[in-house]
Amino acid sequence: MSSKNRKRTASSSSSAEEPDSEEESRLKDLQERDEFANRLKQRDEDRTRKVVDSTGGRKAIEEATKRLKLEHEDRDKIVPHLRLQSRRQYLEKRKDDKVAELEADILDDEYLFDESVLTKREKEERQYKKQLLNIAKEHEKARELERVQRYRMPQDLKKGERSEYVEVDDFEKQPNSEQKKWEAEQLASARFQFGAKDAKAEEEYELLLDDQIDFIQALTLDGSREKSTSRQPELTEKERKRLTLEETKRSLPVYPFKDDLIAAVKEHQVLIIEGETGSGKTTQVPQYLVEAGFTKDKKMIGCTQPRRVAAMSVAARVAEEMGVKLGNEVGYSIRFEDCTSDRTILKYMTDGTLHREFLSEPDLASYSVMIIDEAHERTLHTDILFGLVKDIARFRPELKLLISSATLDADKFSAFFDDAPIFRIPGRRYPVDIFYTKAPEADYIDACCVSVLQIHATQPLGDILVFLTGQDEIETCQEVLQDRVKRLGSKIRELIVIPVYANLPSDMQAKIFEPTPPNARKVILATNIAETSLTIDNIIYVIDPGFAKQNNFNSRTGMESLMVVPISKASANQRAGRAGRTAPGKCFRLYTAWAYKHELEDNTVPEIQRINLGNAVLMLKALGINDLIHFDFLDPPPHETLVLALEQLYALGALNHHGELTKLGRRMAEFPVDPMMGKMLLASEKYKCSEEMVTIAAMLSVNSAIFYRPKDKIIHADTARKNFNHMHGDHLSLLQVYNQWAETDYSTQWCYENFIQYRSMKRARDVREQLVGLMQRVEIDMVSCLPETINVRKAATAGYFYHVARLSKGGHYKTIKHNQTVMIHPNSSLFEELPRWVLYHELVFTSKEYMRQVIEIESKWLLEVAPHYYKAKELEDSTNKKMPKGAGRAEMTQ
DNA sequence: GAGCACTGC
Repeated sequence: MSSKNRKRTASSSSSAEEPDSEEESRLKDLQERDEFANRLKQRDEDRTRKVVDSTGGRKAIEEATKRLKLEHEDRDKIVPHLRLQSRRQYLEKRKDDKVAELEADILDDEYLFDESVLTKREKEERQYKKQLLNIAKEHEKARELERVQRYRMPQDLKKGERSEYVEVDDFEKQPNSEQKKWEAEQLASARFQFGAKDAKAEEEYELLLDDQIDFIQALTLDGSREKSTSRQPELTEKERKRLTLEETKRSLPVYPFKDDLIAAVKEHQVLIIEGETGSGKTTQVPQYLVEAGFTKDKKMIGCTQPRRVAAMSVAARVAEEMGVKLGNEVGYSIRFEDCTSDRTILKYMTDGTLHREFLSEPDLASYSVMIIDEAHERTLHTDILFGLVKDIARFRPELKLLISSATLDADKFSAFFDDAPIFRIPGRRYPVDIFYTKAPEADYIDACCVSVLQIHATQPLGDILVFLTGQDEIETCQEVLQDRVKRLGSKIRELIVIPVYANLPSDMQAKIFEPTPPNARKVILATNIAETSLTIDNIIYVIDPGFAKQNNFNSRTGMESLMVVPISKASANQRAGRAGRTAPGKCFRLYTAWAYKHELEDNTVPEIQRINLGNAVLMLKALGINDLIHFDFLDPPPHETLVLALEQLYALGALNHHGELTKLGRRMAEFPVDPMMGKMLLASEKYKCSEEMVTIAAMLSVNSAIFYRPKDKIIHADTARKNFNHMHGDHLSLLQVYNQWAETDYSTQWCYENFIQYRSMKRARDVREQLVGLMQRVEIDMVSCLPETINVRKAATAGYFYHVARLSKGGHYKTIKHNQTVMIHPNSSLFEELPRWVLYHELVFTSKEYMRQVIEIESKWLLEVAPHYYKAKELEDSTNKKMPKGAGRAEMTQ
């Protein structure tokens, strides 16, 4: 480290002729930075949507009333027309989808099964499908040739004219229509079903399984409802709808505390609210505060949520309860979507959005109350918000803060906020009996399957939720269960197995919400997604092996690793709680009570201590917080992580040698990306390739979830992937993927054909759009340099010069700065190329130290883009083998 | 020659 510092000091003094001029340029940069910030602020103010503006807003009001009137008058005329059009579009789209599906189905079928192994019926079916596809294609061709509109709505026909088109629905009304059969088939292939529907439940199979697991009940997670009275299930959806909204509000556990709560908020500046899920605090508390007059003087009440879906759905619910239109008085704001207006007084948002808002409004002046909900989840953003918000509260005594959390952490939050009072609200939950194994289980996947069957055979009906660590485990577990149930045959009741994990297509995810058929049982195999993000009703049994995958960042090596680790007690209890949402439940833990007590940590290590803080540090710097080492964190991140982040920002030129933010840094802070990527985007201005860099940045941020690789079609998927490989590296391959997709007008079909995940691409498109907006914001024009791509790689180097490795003997790479041995990831297009110098996007440790997303660079570029960081001597080559002509020492003479 | 838990801006 000392040598690095020396180098830097040397370079910075050599780049400036005199110390005086260095000081001058620093001051000039600071001035430019502030001017830039002011321009941004001005632009923001101009752009804000003004629905009602007291000063010059008459035009806006007129406009709005006109629009409202128009809307009202024309609605009757427009709506039927719109309905018709949307129906037509839907039919068209569905036809395309179905043909694509059919085609894929035939391909799969032929790939998987040889003609010779098929039965007669299967052969006929294949033939039938092919014929169907041919007809569909012919039809399409004919249509294009003739340019005839085949779909005509009946009323368009003149009298006497015969309709050549029959509504598809007419066929579908018939029982067992082709369409229905087909859909049923599709559905069945996506869901495994075992067991017999009509198996008798009363029959007794005491010792059905030879390898039963012994569980012992250790304790009960207390519910707030009486066991005896809670036997009846909660109100059904229908019954609840019958209650008026007001009655529902009154029935919530938080209601009796309304007046006390308002009084407490009035009396104290900071209040910790401790309440279980289901207490109604998220929806009700903000409404109480509105009623109590906290939104007078045009101030807002803000409420943060850790997840987008939560922010949206809660806002919608509250808007309904208050009888206003979503987006007016009650609104929400999340990335890619701002549904608020000047009239908004109650604003739900994600914690990251509020974090961003700090940049344009560091004192939260437009809020009178800020509620940080689900604080116990300790996301990176909430953790940083704590520090910021605590600071603001000191110089804005009229700002009220509510921190809402689950039970365990309330005391800790209270201590952090200078012993703020805790307000407790009872929850609404049923008791859950907890069972532990007598002895540790060696193979927990097997143990899971056994437990599922054990429950299925011996326990009353009710769905089972199993927590596993990843897609792989879920798939094997699914197979094992399938196998074992098949062997048991019709002796047991029907068992429906449904997998859930984040990367699963959303229509498959939706299956967990389908009601379980009578006399059957649903088993949901889920990752941690079911711990907080997805709430599934009717779960009675939870099986918890006690593991989860966790990402860890090692700041010394700059490497991330994703590892299976034991969960914390807090997490274990959260999982158990999932069994008691609609009725009393049972939780089976596949570890011993002793292990729970002695081997599990109390709480999961908060995110802020586990991840790279580059962007967070830049943002805090942009907020004018200079002394980060002493920033008031609830749990401070490791010292080395902060130092690494600061060092990197300095090397990138975002901080000057006083540790102050430069103009470059201020512009980088505008981007919601890692500082290196921010620098890359800004460098694209110089290299005239902003279009390409924005695309690459967007593709890199959807993080390796682009290529889809189904187990049964690995070869097809890999060939498809190789077609995109670019000789100079993965960034350019990603660029090709995106551009080709864009050329097909963002087609789903194209994604399917090329084994690319449509969802990821759509996300990349969203991110790209946002980045383009931000580029304009920081005053960079969008230009393209294609087909030339050297500048693309140079711009990437300008941001990622920290991430460079050089080939050494034996075909492995050494990073320049840490001299660490690393490898190119086997998925990379350069895996077999082994160029002399490579730049990587990230380092991950899985089975080895891998560089993911790699491009080839030339060492002289490093001197061009980061002369302050690299010295020519460092970049000299010592190896001479496998060196192409013109590379190596020769290029260093420049 | 390997493998991607989950969020969020």
